Parts: sequence; C-alpha cells; structure tokens
Amino acid sequence: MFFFAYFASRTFFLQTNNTLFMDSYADKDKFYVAVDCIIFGFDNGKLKLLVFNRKIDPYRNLLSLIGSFVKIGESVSEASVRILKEFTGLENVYMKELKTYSSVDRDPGYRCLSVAQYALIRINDEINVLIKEKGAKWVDIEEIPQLILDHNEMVTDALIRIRKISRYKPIGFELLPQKFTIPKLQMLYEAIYQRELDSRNFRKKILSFDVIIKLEEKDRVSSKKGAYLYQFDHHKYKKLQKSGYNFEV
Amino acid sequence: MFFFAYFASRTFFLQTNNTLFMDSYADKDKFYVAVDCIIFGFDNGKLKLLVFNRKIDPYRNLLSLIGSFVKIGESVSEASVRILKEFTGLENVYMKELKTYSSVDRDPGYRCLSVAQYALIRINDEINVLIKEKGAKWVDIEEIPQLILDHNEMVTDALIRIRKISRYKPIGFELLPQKFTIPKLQMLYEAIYQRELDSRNFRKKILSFDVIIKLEEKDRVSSKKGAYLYQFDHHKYKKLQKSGYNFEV
DNA sequence: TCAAAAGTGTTCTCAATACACCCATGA
DNA sequence: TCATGGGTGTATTGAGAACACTTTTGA
Repeated sequence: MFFFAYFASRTFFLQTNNTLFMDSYADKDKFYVAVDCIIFGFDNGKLKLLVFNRKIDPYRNLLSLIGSFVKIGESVSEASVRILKEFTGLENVYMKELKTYSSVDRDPGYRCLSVAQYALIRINDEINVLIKEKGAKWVDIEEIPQLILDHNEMVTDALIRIRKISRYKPIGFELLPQKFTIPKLQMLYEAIYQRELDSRNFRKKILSFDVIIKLEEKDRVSSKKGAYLYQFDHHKYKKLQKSGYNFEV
Repeated sequence: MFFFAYFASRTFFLQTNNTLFMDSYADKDKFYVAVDCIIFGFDNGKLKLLVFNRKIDPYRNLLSLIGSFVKIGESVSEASVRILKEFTGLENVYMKELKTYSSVDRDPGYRCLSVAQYALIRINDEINVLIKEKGAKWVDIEEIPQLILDHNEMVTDALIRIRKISRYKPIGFELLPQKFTIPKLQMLYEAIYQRELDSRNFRKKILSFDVIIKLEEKDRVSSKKGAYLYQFDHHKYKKLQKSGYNFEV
C-alpha cells in the first residue's frame, strides 16, 4: 500500500511521464454523475417510498426520486449521505448501493449516469415536517406513480434487492421505531415479501434469533389487549453477524 | 412510459426551458468513468483471477485488473463487454456489476470513478493465447499480488460477492467447460468457499437440483477409473429459476 | 358481551449432516 | 497388485410449515 501511494502520486507522474500521462487521459470522455436514493419507510402497516415533486426544470412538476449530482470533491456515497440529510435531516441511515444506471439514452437532456442507492429509514413526525417543506412525500409501494427517467426501474430493482437482503440481514429493524411490537414487525415483513406469514411461526423464528429484548411496556394503539414492545439488541446482533448468521423469516 | 418519452425529449427542453435547463447542468462537475473487470476462471482445481501487466503509463509495469474508460457513446456494461471481448475474445459472458468505487483520493492522477464488474469465464487454450498476447495472466486467488489503486479491494469484494451469489445461483457452471465431471464441480465449489465438502452429500445435492445431464462419456484425465461427464441443462434451469429455486451447496 | 388483535404448542415432513466402504483401472 | 480417484446408502438431527384455540380488554 505504502509503496503504491508513493509511486502513484500525481507529482511523480507529472514530473516523469507528463506527456504520456496527459495523453492517456486527455482524450477520455467525462460524465455527469448523479446519485438517486430509493428511500423506504414503513408507516401504518405499509411499506412506503419517498418521492419528490420537482420544483425546477428539467422535469418541473414531475415526480422523481431524491437525487443530486455528485460533486468533484465527494464520493458517490458522500453525495448520497448529503442528499439524504438535506431531505430528511437524518444521518447514520442504513443505505447501500443498488447499481449504476448508465444507458446512453437514459437522460434525454445530457449524458449522465446515476448510481442508485437504497435506504431504510424510521418515519416520524419531525421527518415528515421536513419532507413536506422540501416538496417530497411518501407513496405506498403498491401504488408507485410514474417517475421521471428510469426511476421506476430503480424502484423495482431496489424492491427486489431488499427482499433478497432481508433473507440474511435483519433490515426490518431499520424501518421500525426503536420500540416495536412483534405484530408490527410481522406486518413489515409481510409488506416486504408481499405475502402473509403465519404469526406463530414468525414469532418463533424471530425470537429464536435472540436479538430482540422484551420490554415491560405494552403498545395499546392497535389493539385493546395491547402487544408487548421489544427493542433490537445491536450488541448481540454484532456478535451473531461475525458468526455468519442467517435471518431468513 | 410513452407520455414521458414525449415530454422528456431533448427538443422539448431546448425549446421551452432552454435557460433553466442549461443552468441546472452547466455548473455541475464531470468525471472520468472507468470500468474494471474482476475476471474469474477455474483451472487445475484452482480459482484464478485475470490480471494485466500494464505496458503504458500511468502505472507502467504494475499489475492491474482489466479495465478501460467508458466512452460517451456506451453504457458502463457495454464498456465492460467491449473490454472483455478485447482481452479474451469472449462474448455472452456471465458478468455482473459489483459496485462503484469513487473515493476522492482513489486515483492520485485524476478524479475518476470506477464501476467494477465481476465475470466468470471458461478458460481454454484459445483464450489463453489471446490473454498472453495482451500481457495478461492468471493468478491463483489464494495468492493475489499487489495491484494498482483500489483493485485489491475490488477483488476481495468480488470474492465475497461470488460466495454469496453461489448460494442461490448455479454460477459454478459458468466457470467449467461445457462437459465436466462431478468431482471437478466439487473442486470448484471448494475453491469458491475455501473449505472441503463431503463428496456424497455434494453429489446428492447437485443431482437433486436436476439441472445436469449425465453423458455416456467418461473423463479419464484425472483418474484411471474415469468420471462420468455431465452437461448443464439450461432449459431446465430456466424453468426452475422462475419458480425461485435455491442452489446452496 | 362481543369484536378485534395478541399470544401460545404440537405434529409432520424434509433437507442437512455425518459417516465408511467397494469399484475400476492404468501403471 | 496396488495406488488413485470415483461412486454409493443410511441414520440422525434440526428447521420449516401447517394448523386452531384461548386471552385480554375497551367499546
């Protein structure tokens, strides 16, 4: 590593290989690079997607994912963190790269490629205020509207991805409040997989992972009897992760 | 779709929103975009990586992945297909996007991001001749040499990815010749997972997938008794794929 | 008292795993 | 004849899937 840091430095090349170096880059094409975030939330028993009503051209008044151009002084992931913070106020969000969209004709305006990222966030009132200010809103994933460019394709790909990922990572907890009930967790997984799960088997499976802590409190919002609240145990999860655990529900 | 194809056309924006449109792009940064291919092969019971001895600056005489800059008139995947064809003569190769590497300091020369792709190819003599001409060579994945830039990181990430993918896709068949024996297939999976598998259980599992066809011929290269040759049944596989099959070995 | 959601156990099936010997053949 | 790799079967264990009733309580 150290060896390369030295020999590969810009100074080295400019001093010794100036012509060749310049030649090898000078005729290369440059691209606008965007980042688009597929942001999922979970509310009222439904999986939601954050979309943005564009107030500027191009595509004024059309719906789009939350996105931005990447700046020269930041990485793609830094750009996605920046844009997520701007729209939701959140930092330290679960966000992963989906893939790069780069068809020649994907943006009829300019040659631009986009690195799509998917994110899972916990919806709360504070976030919803900021979202509204920004002209963004939540839509149900079962009723995704027409979005600009190839954004609908990105959403479809992201849904496929989170279904896959959720089989071996407990991503469900990223979308729920810190305190949640098992029935709520089940509803979330049913929303992700788009199928019903057996409550007895689900409960058994989730508890067998041994990564949630039962609290004394109950949530009485969605039933009279009330359901016990649980908390995710990040500490235990980290241990399990190291031993290669499987979270398929 | 049709609606957007019409309203989002370049003409539309140039006519009606010319100023705004130009403004919104004019101040944005542009990037060199590269594609780097992590190309795996399987030979002599070992999983191999294709590396390239650079004959030009920058990084002359250092080892690198097979890569190229993306041209303005092609997508990232088109660029990776082009470069793979150039170096191996192969088309229709199993190749998937790994991820985008875009750290600000990843290339000390210029601001350049790279979309890494991993590919699985069937090694044969013809390919090896071309590879040699191009100054590339196979290295054992257990002894990956120092590569330029962040290419070692790409290789590590790609290995993790193929281990994951191989649990639910029969990628092994991409790396073997059209006709292969079960012991060879097992060696390949042992190379991917870096652990020994039980031959009885492996055979049982593989045959239970019901996607390989037993041939009458035997391969006597690696044993006196000889091992029956098999062929992958693409047709049956496609059917299974639709029903969401799991190929974990 | 009843509607609505929470919570609980058992059985069956099937796949994963562990494990050891005989077979065919060329050298 | 023997060394080398190929090929086979069974028993055990554990996880997944199917399945129905009781509990709690506010309206």
